Amino acid sequence: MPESAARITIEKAGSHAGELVEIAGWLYNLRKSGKIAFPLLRDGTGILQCVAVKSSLDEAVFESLRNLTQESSLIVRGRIRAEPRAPGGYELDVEGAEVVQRVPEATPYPITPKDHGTDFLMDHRHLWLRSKRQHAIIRVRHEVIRAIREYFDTNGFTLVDTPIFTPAACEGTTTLFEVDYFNDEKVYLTQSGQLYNEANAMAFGKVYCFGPTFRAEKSKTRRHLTEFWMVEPEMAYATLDDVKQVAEELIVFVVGRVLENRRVELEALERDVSKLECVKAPFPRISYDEAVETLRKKGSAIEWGGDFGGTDETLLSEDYDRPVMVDRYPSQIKAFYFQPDPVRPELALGVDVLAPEGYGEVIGGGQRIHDLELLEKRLDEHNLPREAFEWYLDLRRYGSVPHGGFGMGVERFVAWMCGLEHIRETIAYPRMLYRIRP
RNA sequence: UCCUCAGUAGCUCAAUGGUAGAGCAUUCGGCUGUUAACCGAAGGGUUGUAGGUUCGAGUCCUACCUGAGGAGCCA
Repeated sequence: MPESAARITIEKAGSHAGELVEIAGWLYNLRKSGKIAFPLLRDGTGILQCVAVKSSLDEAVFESLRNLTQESSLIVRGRIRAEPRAPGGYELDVEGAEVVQRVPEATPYPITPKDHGTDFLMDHRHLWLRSKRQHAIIRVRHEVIRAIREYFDTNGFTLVDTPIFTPAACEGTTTLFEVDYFNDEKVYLTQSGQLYNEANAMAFGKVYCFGPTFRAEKSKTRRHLTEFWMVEPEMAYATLDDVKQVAEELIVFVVGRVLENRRVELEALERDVSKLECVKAPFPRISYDEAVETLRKKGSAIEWGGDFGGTDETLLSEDYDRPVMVDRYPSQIKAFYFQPDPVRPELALGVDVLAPEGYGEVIGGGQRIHDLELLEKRLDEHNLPREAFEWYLDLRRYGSVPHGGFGMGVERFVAWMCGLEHIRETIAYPRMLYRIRP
């Protein structure tokens, strides 16, 4: 190219109106007439309509653009101009173009602008990510993760990541992925960083871990992945009420950030943002007892002592315009480490936060047992091997204090933000019961 | 693991038990303002696999494979 032009991104095109610029990207789509062509250029930050006019372009350049194939990579040089007829309000008058790689006609880009089925799209997930909708979802995910980190980083939490290979289970062993370690030893992919988090909280006060977790559940629903990302805060000297407070603040903060910074993406997803604008403190707080009563009035078959099904969660949350917090579940349906309620010891000081619009449980947590004898008793009741938990019991021997925390599933949160039907679109390469490729 | 539904061209879908078709994509031709552009033409098929019923099966029956939706379990 003879004259140098500043390389810009499409996201910033509006602020370069009238300037000669260069954009490097891929051909999203092409509309053409005989002597004028409209290549839609995609660069990862947005999509820009370019205008190539035969009479004002080098013949070879015009022909190369006019016959370009979908998703070919190219660098375009030209002038940005405000144009009401163009999608996005701006377009680029092409003065020069260099095709970096031309997609051959014999092997055209498989994802056309028309409809495709789920199976086909999932098989082409590596290419599907280039589509507008998937692009918007992943950018919302990034915003959610960034906001989560910022919330904890600015509120006195220290990031202490927990191991992914673990020797024992937090909960049952049926939902663990087993891995061959050295010397014929079996280890498991983590289900939760919680036990380690508790140790870290005794060292740092307030901590969080953030990483992938794995569940070998044979769940085949729109809310499940076998590999998903979870953020887990844990706080020393904290009670159930403190846990609820942090959960509420976190959700309000993250939703606020998404609304503030990802309007364009939410619009592309046709998300009803008024639903998200309702998410303000305080969240309604109800007890498990009240929840069961409400559900039975609504016709659910749930009995006291049972856990909620997916439809129960939807029934519970439909009365509220913001997340609802349900606490004090029967201990029998909760993990061994939950602190019992001092007034009614058959209840666990645990809380679940149910997102509105049927998005279900996005947070689960509570206060942990800090008494050594009680914890030992619970390990026995759950038939868990004492020796594997010796280090965990140490936390109750050396300066034990009331403490608690929770886990928040990133993908369910993103699905809620984006208003998605299925969780599989919230992560670049979803891992599900029957799908581990690409 | 269980229940329900679906598998036909590269993709999305049609086709009373009786000659397998359309749109998109691809190729060729046309068009100077297109908005998933449009108009004309061409190529493209072992109807998921294996059996069975029938004069005749994409269509009916059985088994299996693959996928989707739901249940249980969970974030």
